[in-house]
Amino acid sequence: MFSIGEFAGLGRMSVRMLRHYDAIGLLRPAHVDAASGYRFYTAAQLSRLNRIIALKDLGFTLQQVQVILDEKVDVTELRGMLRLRRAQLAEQLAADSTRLARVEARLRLIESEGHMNTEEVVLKHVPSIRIAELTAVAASYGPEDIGPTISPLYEQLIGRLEAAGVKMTGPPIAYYDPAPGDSAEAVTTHAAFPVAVEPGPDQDFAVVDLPAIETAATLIHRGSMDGADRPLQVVANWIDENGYRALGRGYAREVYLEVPPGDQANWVTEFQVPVVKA
Amino acid sequence: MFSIGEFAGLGRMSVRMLRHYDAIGLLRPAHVDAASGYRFYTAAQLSRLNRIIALKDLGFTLQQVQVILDEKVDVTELRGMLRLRRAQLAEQLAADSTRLARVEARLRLIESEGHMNTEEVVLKHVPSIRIAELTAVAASYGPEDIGPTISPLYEQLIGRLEAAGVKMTGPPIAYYDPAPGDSAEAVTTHAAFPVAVEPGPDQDFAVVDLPAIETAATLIHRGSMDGADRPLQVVANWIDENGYRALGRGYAREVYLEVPPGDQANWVTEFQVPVVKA
DNA sequence: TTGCTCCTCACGTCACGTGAGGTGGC
DNA sequence: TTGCTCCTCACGTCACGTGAGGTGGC
Repeated sequence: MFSIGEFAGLGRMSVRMLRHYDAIGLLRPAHVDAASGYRFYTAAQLSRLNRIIALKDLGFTLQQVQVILDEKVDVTELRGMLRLRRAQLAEQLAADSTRLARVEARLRLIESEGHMNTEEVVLKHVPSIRIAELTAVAASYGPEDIGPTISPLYEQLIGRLEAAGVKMTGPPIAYYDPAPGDSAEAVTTHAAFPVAVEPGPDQDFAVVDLPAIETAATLIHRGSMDGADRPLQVVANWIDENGYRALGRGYAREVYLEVPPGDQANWVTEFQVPVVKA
Repeated sequence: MFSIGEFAGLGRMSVRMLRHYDAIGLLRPAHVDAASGYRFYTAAQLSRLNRIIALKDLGFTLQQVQVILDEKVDVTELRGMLRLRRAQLAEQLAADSTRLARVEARLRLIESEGHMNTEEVVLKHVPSIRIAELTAVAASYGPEDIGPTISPLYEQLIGRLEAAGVKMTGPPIAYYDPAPGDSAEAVTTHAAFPVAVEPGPDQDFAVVDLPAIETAATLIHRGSMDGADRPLQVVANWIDENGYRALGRGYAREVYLEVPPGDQANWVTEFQVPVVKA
């Protein structure tokens, strides 16, 4: 018979842990003194304690340990639990090594630039959404060509939607495709609003379902779209540094979160670039 | 201005999380309606939210995120935090991959043997300890040779310790070395008790400090020492399966936790085999 | 009127660590 | 008498999830 302190020493546990295991019924002392409440353990109980430690080391919760030790799970169930644990551990390893890669990318950045960057790129899932849109071809993906192309599209689109009595259910969205034809630079520019109507024959705008973006590298941009180059560059660097690859030729989807009239300086835009792990 | 629900959608957060961030002062809404308590956020706040998400993704706690964002930690401090995080992540990756290896060893065992084993091998650190001991050479490490060699040693040792008025401060310990001389099989057998005295010239026993075992694979054995082969085999298998290597020629240190008089069937012994990662 | 969104408590999670306040035997 | 070990509460940890119970505008 060992006192709780001695037993804790033999099992390399804290006294508190042994009391805890007593409280949850995982390891009851072999004897408890009725008068003092002192707990006493036998050497033979060390093997149960070791089983507990071994299962805990595999990453099982105390509840699971208890079930495994007491309710006699059969071999099949135990195998299932082990496989689940294996899958969880593999997943966590993957997540942590991604995290580690991100931390290292940050460190490289801080070493090379000597300061911390303020913009933050974040990965998001973007769900699919129904939109009404008008399109036109711009000479290039540069803001100097996009702006003059897309502005009139939005004016027209707003007019037509109002005429048709269609409500816009969210902020304006823009996205881009390579334009068919000679120029490798030209892009098809889509000006869109989320809507909740069905496509119909009499509409003077297209109603389509924008596909979801499984994983998008996103960045919030504050200011005029003339300064869109820099945030796009930041996203591109991030994608590179963190071991991802841009999809769809790197065109960003744009969500105009805030477009107060007048000065574009107060605009707030989210860029969304579809990516996959490289 | 977005309601909390809209803002949560844009930032892919739960409403609860935004309320939590408000409560801890990490992200206060731009405006709170005095009458209703409704929270309102601006699009511009999305960039702070993204910074929060990005730092959380690196594995920082919300407290750390808050310090980084608000108290303007300088570059040196931030670099220090990132390096610490990197070290922590590396450590956790190592620990988890060890865990994963153990789970896989278990699965292999269950697949090959079709049942779960009941003995549990556990890694422990064994601290150094002062002992009084007597030694003798046994013909081999087998229990049939050890038993007759070590029993008389303990009888003598107990007598001599009592005669010298030296108290035993713990359970008996036995350990083994290869014996010098012709036989490759012969082992020096040490019968020992923990004591708290200094070595002296007039002692008819040796007082030495047993070194710590950095990492020991341990197993509790219940029953006669004649059946010691099996637990030792179990430990040896575990060491193999889990990617460790036995040190000191695989001799186990033995701690006799419970040695009731009479039948050895009720003995409880701990085997401790020093190991290192292979 | 029914839904929908928002609000404020406040408990629950997991495995203990850490006092606080007190007792019994050497 | 002083230390030492043991005891029982009970709060704190971390980042929210999840009701409970209630309100205001379409």
